[in-house]
Amino acid sequence: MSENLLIVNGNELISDAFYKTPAFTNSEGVFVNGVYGGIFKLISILKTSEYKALSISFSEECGNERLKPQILKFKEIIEAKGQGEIPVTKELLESLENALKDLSPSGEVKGASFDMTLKVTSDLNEVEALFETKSDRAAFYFLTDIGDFLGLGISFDGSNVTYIPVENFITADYLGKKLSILSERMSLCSFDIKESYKYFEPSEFANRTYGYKDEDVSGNKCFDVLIGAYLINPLKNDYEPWDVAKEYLKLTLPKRADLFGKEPLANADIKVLSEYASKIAYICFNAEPLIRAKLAKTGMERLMYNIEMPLSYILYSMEKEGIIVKRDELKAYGDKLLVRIDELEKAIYEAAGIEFNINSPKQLGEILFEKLGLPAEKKTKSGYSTAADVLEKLAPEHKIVADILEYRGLTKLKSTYADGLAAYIADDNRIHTSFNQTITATGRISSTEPNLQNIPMRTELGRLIRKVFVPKDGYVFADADYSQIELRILAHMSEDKGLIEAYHEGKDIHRITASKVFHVPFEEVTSLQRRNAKAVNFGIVYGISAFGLSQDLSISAHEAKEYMEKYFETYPGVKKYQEDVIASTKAKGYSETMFGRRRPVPELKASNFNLRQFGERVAMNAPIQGTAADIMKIAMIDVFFKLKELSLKSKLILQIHDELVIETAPDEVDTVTKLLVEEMEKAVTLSVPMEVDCHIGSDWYEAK
DNA sequence: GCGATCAGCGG
DNA sequence: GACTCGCTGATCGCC
Repeated sequence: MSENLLIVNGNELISDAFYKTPAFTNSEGVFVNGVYGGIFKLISILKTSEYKALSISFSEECGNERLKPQILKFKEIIEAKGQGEIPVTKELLESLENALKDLSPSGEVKGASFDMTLKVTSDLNEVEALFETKSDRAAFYFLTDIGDFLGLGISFDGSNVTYIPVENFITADYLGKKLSILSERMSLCSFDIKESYKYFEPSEFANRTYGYKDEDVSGNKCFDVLIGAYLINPLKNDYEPWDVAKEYLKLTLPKRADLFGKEPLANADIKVLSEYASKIAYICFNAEPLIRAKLAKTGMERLMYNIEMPLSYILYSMEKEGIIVKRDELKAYGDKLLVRIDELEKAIYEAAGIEFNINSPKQLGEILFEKLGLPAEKKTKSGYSTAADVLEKLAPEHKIVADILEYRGLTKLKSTYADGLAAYIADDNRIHTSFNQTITATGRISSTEPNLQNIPMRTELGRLIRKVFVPKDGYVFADADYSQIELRILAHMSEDKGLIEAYHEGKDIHRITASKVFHVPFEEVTSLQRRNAKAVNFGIVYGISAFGLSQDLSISAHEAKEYMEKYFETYPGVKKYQEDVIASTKAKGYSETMFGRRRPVPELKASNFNLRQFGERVAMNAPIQGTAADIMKIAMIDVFFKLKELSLKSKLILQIHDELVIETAPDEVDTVTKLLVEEMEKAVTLSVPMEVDCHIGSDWYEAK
């Protein structure tokens, strides 16, 4: 018997594999190369030998902080199979192989392949018959190219895939309608499903008139593989179908760019197109159950089914509505800037005694610090820093500096906003941004092409750009924003008595904080004290360091540290909360929002000090930012479907993190204002009141 | 034509 | 390995 027993030192096995296997993380961002390599070796030994039983021992010692969690993970996996001598059975081998799959290496696993039969058809009878297929679910991929729908890949069983080109009477509308009808009797799955809503409206949204519901989970609903994969690993950027295939199915799919390059898809061979679309449908069908299971296991079902999926439909609707931008006024604004830019340009050349490219930090640095001999303070990788904070300190030294700063500000407005936005105004005089749901690590939405979430606000001249954003004729904007949502969430999550009380007093929170931190009566707080308190509040919310705060306030790191310490003396609950949250994040490997959204923080276990500090700030910050994002998403769902329930003409068109903009019909102003404030405030109940401010205006400048 | 670098906007 | 992040625009060196 003893000759048939394989005795393994678990620590050595994993340690050995750890150093031999290139480092990679699993889908949750946790390093698992050692576990992977170890199990791989174990399987190959067991398969090529006659051992009848297996015994693995572990010792407590392990000094390597990166290695230790991997040994523990391996121990966990092994102990789930049994204690002491574990019989080597077929089941054991299978479960080890499954464990290997779960670890999701970045490399490929042998043996996996497409098991797909592809059929291409344009025959109406065949297509009609196809949509009568009996199944409880289907996966599809609507192949698009610059807004044109080229064809549909669809599968009802995960092995037979049909590709239907959009041609003749089989139009995109027709196929979309077929999908809509199909969604009444089965769950449909796709990748980046928002892109198919132009033609396809899932029945659960077509008829929906209620907002967010806690208990609504799952059922026969649409499922987006991309969003699911993002929730499980929000750190990965640019999820392509290819990545999901590799991560969940160990399959290799050529990237879109590799297949088609930059050629328009319409020019591509039908065979290549059909294979590409069909493979994505195949991937979706087969990855869906794995992703659903993982979401269930990680407690993110509500997030997926009740928040993100309805949200993707809403984001589509907002993109489609768009926002009117007055072309001529934007042009006039740009021309006005140009006059002053030209003046400044001349003045700068004269002061420098030479014409050069002011927009080139390299040339500007040479002029300022070499030709004019100004004191160079900070350096960048490739030369002098000419950043605004550096120049501001130099302003008294030479009159050219102020002009450069003004020039910078104006050219920024001109190029990014005046000219930049103009390029996106469509034929309907509206800008249709893209809201991206699967980019940020914390759960926030992002906006691109153009980014409408960073329209100037802080300076008056910049802010004026908002005047060109207008509602349609006769309508107005209703603009509602949460007042200090992150700080309120911090108060709630930290349960800090002082902070909670401060919010119940309903007075200026930064002033209260300053009063407490600097031990002065509320009325006697100076504007500088208030500004400092506000900066600390801000820093806490955005997870910046004492160093970052010192940069922000232009004070020494020492002073900044003192402010932070005073802040923590004032709100000890916040300090305690942050310590607890770092500890639990370190233990779990991820941080969590109130709604269970996760953010892996592998940096917390790093040996590099800076990296670990970064991890700590992320761990403190992600639950706050992420919870704010969750709450806003819930509010959007509530608001959107409330508008629909009441059959209002007013439309939700923008989201800027803590702010919503509704293009509002004149006869609906009162209803919409009340609805916005109510739904946003009641999206969640915290131990502090939620406060929403709503303004009405005939343009975005006025409404804000 | 492309990617790296610097700069600056918002929440 | 730096100090928030995501986005965009201008420049510049590289192929």
